[in-house]
Formats: sequence, C-alpha cells, structure tokens
Amino acid sequence: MASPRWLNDAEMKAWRGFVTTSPDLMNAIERDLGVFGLDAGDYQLLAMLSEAPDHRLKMCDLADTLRLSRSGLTRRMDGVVKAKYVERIQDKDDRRVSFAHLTAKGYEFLKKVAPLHLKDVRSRMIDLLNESEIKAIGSAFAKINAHLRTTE
Amino acid sequence: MASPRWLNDAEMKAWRGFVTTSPDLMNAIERDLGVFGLDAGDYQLLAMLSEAPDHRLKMCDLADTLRLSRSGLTRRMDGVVKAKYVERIQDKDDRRVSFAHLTAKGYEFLKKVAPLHLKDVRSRMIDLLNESEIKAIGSAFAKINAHLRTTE
DNA sequence: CAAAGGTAGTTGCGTGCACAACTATCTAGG
DNA sequence: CCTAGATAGTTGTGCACGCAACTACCTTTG
Repeated sequence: MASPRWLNDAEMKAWRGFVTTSPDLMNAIERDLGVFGLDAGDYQLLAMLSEAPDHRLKMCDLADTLRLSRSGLTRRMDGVVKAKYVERIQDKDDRRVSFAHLTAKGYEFLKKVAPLHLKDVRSRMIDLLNESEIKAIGSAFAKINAHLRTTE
Repeated sequence: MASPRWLNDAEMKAWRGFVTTSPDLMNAIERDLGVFGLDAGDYQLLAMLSEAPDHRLKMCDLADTLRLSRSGLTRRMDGVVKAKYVERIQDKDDRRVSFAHLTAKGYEFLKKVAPLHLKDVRSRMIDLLNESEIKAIGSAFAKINAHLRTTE
C-alpha cells in the first residue's frame, strides 16, 4: 500500500501516449465514418453482425461484444433498425430472446463502407507502425485484456 | 480509392486488441478512481493543474489538453469547484480570460490519490508489459499522434 | 406443478458531452 | 477612434450512455 515506484521515462511515455492519443485516434476515425451517416458504434454493430453466422446475434451477446449495456444496445438498435440496416427477430423457442439480424440493405451498405473504413484505420494507425510495433501492441493488449478478465 | 489490402493476422490482432481492450482498460481504471468520488475526467483535470506553473491554467488551454470542448470544461469545472478542489480566477489583464487554479485542498487530495491511481495504472497495464512492449507502445502512439497533428 | 429465482429486453431517469448561439471582451483596419 | 472580426467563457439543446426498475418469460426445486 506504500507508494509504488513512479513511472520511468519510457513507462510515462507509453501511458501518456496511450491515454491522450487513443481518444484522439478514435475520434478521428469516428469523424471519418461520419461521412456515411454512421458513428463508430453503428459501424461496430454492423461489423459484428456481418461476421456472425446467419448475420445475426442474440441481443445480449451483441451487447457484450460491443461493450454496451443492455439498454444502450436497445437504443442503438433503434437507430440502425429505423435505417433498415438491421431488423429485430423474435426467437421461436425462447420468447424472451431477440436477435439482431443484418438486412440485405445493411450488408450491402457495410460492404461499401468497410473498405473505406479500413483505409482510415490503415492511414491513421496501422501503416504508420513497423512490424515490431504492430506485434508489440497486439501482445500488449492481449495481456491487458487477459488480466482484466481474471480480475473481473 | 480501390480496396486497400485487408489486415493480416498481426495487424488485425493489434487493431482489434486496441479497439476492444482500451475502453475496457480505461473503464477499469475509472472504476478504481470512483472509490475516491472522482471520475477519470476530474482526475486528469487535477493532475494537469498540479503540473502547471502556479497550479493554474487558462480555461481554454486546459480544455485542449483534456480533449474537452469549452462547454464540457465549464461543466466539469462546476463539479471540482463545488468540491473546493479548484477555484476560478479572473485574469486582470484580459478580462475574457479565466484561470483554473488548484486549491490547497485539491492539491492535498491529489497527493493522496495519485499514488493509488499509479498503482492501478501499473497493475492494469504497465507491470503486465515487458520493456520492448513499453517502448513500442510509446513510439507507436507518438507516431499516431504526430500524424493526427499534421492532418488536423 | 407451484413458487422462487434467474434471464432477456425495454423504459424512466440522471449525467457528461458536443455543437450552436450568446455575451463580453480584445484587436486590427480604415 | 470606431467598427468588423476574432477570442474566452457560459448557457440552451439534444444525444448516447449506464443504472435501476419493470415486464415477460424460462428454469429449478421442493
């Protein structure tokens, strides 16, 4: 409980860089998406559905993968449902359950937007980094994530 | 404008890891701070003031460093001012300008909280990583940040 | 097979934020 | 000067989110 040692230069640079730059990066990529009338949350929602079997996921699973509360997902769904990119489907077996299902229109839209989004991700992050930085970031976040899962 | 090449495994791991884990990490650290009745925004505000000359900063400079809009800072100030951690000071020369000034109470409070926050940052991120990962994250975010500054 | 408890999703409410409009103040050009 | 425009900060408004409460529906257990 005593004072842990302070961050050295490299540690401070890593922490400060992460804390200040990652919101900037995400905001920039979100603005890139805004051209298509999407925000990052909508894009992630469509992307997750497009990768799921039958282009559909249970609401609660989708909420978990999107790091969204149940109510947050309900509201976000309202938007993409109104845009006809996604539809709600009732489960026949368990009537508590709803699925979010990517419509044909939503899939076509995503296929159009995804390459442009990818280009932004490359130009704003991936293509700026060398191979060892890419690998280090991958392994670093994997470790951080694993630790978060163990300590809840 | 044609489809850029898709992400390879390492690139995908880095991007996905960053996108999914960094909000989780920030949320966890924010919950850690919640014990003291602070959220991450309040902590950052106090920390920035504590590092500034005379423990004070112009409102607009503070808003920039905190990645906050002017109005966002106005509202956030209301909270820490009410808690007596910060006070507003009018500039004598330019009467448009206000300073945010860390009070003695705010400084004492921060000195108490900072080591505990540091411990959380270490245990949730820094201490999980080896030296090369720390260096890679530092240089990676420096590059990303530099690129963001050039392209606005 | 009834009651108790768990699970899925929605709705009410409060919060923190950005954007735009506004006030007050400074600064530059004619 | 004095007016046009820039700059600092606050206020009005709307949005996305989480939490808590609620409804509806399973599931488990005695």
